[in-house]
Amino acid sequence: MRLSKKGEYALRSLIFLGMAAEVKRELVQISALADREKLPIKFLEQIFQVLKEAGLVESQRGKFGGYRLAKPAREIPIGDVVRLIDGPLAPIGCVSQSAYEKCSCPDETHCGLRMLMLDVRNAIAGILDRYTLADVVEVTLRKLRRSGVPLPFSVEGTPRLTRRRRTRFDETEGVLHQILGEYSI
Amino acid sequence: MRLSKKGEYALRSLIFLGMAAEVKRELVQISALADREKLPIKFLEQIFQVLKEAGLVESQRGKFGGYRLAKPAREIPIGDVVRLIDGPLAPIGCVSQSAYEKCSCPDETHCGLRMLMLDVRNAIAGILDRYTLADVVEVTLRKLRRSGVPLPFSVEGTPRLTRRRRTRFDETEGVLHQILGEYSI
DNA sequence: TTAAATCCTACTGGATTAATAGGGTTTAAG
DNA sequence: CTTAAACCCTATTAATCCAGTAGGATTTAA
Repeated sequence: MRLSKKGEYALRSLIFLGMAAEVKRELVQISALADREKLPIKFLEQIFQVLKEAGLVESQRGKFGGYRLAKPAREIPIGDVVRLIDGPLAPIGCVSQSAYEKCSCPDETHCGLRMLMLDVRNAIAGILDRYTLADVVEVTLRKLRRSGVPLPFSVEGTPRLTRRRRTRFDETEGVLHQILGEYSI
Repeated sequence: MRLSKKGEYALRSLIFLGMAAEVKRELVQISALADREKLPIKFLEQIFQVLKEAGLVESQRGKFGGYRLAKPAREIPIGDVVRLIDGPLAPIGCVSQSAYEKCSCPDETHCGLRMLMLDVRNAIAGILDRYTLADVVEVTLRKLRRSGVPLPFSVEGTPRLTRRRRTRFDETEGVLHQILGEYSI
């Protein structure tokens, strides 16, 4: 059930670009990204080519060039990125929506395993297709601000937010929902 | 996010053993399993050795030997099987409960990606650790009976359906929950 | 004694992963 | 016009994993 390094790096990169956009930074260089996130630079280059071809980022060539998001972070569901880099979300082909593949089992319609894996697929997709890059960026920024850590780009001193009383943990909805729900009502 | 073939075969095998137990069939041979589920026999042998070593099945050697579940299907969470064969459920090491691994990212506590993947991990584990082999067997049997398909092992006494143990989490929806929630046979 | 089953160890071809390598092309600035 | 800094492109690779295959050794019921 693993996300590949490539997928992880792609997501980390996009989050970084999303944060850059949030503070009005025009372009981000691969070298800066590799440096800050400690990722292999040549590997990143390859990944960005895939992201670019998929229309998720756009580039400015030449000196002082770099990358930026090709569209608002709100319009980039995480699921799209994961599918792009790592393929279908479904644990097995016979429950994949984006890339269905017939199972080798004799009777697919009565297969309990398939039902179970369908639930798993839906649970995964329910999260990754629901949250967008903007959500993850927002969560990251909130966490940073809350603990008074300066943002990667900005020079401005962000006042540390006072922590409000902790809301009861919602077991069914998840961490992101919790964090995003704290301020927006 | 894939389940390996090995994992799939292991689960299919265990489900088969579970169904066998349900109709009081003592032993199941690998050859029979391979035949019915169309799985490579030598590969299955290897898998069963792992399952045996893990205490999930027990064997009877010699002619007319075979395998059976080593404990009630109710006591075998699917998550255990998947972890045994395919490793941690978590998409990335830094959110794994069973095999945590430090991430390469500079600041784990403020990592939005990690929060997201934690939600994914919990969603997966929420399903796979909640449902047991007995649930999957039951779902399969119900579906088979409902469409009038004869069970794999010729007709013996009609086994009774055991009602599923209630859990506290009723909000989670999904196929299995739906099917198990119906009380008509 | 034999047939049918599990048990055990080794091997293998192919794919995937996670990079590295080495240049080519474009652009801003001096 | 030159140069440095960036992206662009293709190839290669070491290691690991995947999905089996192979070949027997051992155990047991009839």
